[in-house]
Amino acid sequence: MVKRMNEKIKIRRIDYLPARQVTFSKRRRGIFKKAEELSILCESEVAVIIFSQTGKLFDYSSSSTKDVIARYKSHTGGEKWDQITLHQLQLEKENTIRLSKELEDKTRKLRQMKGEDLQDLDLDQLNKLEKLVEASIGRVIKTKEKKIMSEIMAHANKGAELIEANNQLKQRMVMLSAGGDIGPAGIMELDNLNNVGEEGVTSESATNVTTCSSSAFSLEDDCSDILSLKLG
Amino acid sequence: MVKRMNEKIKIRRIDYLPARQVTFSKRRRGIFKKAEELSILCESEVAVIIFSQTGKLFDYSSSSTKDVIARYKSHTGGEKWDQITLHQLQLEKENTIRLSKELEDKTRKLRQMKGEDLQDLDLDQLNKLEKLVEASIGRVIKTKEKKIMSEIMAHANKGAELIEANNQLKQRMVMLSAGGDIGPAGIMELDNLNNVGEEGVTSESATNVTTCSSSAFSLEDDCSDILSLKLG
DNA sequence: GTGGCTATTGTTAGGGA
DNA sequence: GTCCCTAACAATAGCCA
Repeated sequence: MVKRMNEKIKIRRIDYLPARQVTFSKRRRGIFKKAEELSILCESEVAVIIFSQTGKLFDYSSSSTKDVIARYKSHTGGEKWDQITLHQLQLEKENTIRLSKELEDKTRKLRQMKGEDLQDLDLDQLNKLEKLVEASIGRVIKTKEKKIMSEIMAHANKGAELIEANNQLKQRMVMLSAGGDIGPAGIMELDNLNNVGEEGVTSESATNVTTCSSSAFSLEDDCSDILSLKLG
Repeated sequence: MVKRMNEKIKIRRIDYLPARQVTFSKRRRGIFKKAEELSILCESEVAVIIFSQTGKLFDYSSSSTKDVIARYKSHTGGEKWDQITLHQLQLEKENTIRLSKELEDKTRKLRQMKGEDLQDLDLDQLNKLEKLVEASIGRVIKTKEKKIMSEIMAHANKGAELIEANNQLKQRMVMLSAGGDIGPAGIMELDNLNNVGEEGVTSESATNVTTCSSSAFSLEDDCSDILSLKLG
């Protein structure tokens, strides 16, 4: 039998690893026992949570550690953390429901504007809708015409500028050719270029306006199906 | 000085309240001391949470009780509780964003269908839109005409039934008057009622069809403003 | 890591202030 | 609730298996 040194231990880190591990194990159980005794003797709720140096978890609770933690949170205002999150979640869900309803409403109205799902409308609603759509097409056509005009004007202006620029170039060419090596053939080519530019601008615009059968109305992905519907 | 009875105490509830309170106080501090010693001796993280019988909270921690609890949660999978809620919140927020975008898109398309906000569309899009609206108005008018026809038919049928019923009533009246107290005046009233009913049904429908200036297009709360827009 | 041993130290019941 | 006191008891350091 080995006696202890006649010296009480100091409460400081135990450097010798094996001794520290043993002490950890013994004292840990000691605390758990004390905790249990306290909870029984005094009818109290006790939880002890211990992490060893290596990160291992040991816990004791007279009831359930989680319950004690929950009670702890409610006593320290920690309840708020969860409740705030839950409340945010609740708000977010209500928001989602609201948005879904609005979206559904907008979707239905859009379909009706496109002439779909009309069977549930009464005569009054159909007349209102008809007026809406008529007013709409008037504005669409007006807008389109304005756009066409502005594009024509833009192209015409650009064409005029080009003609003016080319005329100036031709003049220079003539001046240079008078004392240089460029003959009449070169001037003819410039003339042709000029004419092509002038007519091309306006005729392209006009073609776009009258035919317009090319690209899809890209903003209306879910409207394009209408084009294939039978109107009968 | 009073000696203790030569009997070790049993670990059971202390019935005498003052003694229980004192024991609670002493042992509580004893546990906290042990906990601190353990944390120092073995470089471990310790938390002790105690609720007295009266619900009062006492806690010790080598660092911070909340930190230890957080660490406890992460070790017991309790992390999931918060993370699930947070994840749900995250999903809900993403959902909200998605719905908001869809709603914005639908709102914009609806406005364009109504002939508003067209300035940003190019010629191609305007032409597509024009075709959509034209197709729409065709369907709206067709639907309206069908509705009118069916209403007329319904009213006409009902009118015919009424006429038939009234004729039968008139016959009975005539038969009764032959041996009773109803004179020619009564028969005339029945005739008038008959005519009013017959014409009233069809004329009301026709009026509705041509004028239709009464109630609002209730499905289009945010479309009604269009009616007051100037088209020039 | 656990458990036993034992000398020593620490805790605490019971009492009083 | 606290602190002190003291005797009794519990916990545990150091060591081994």
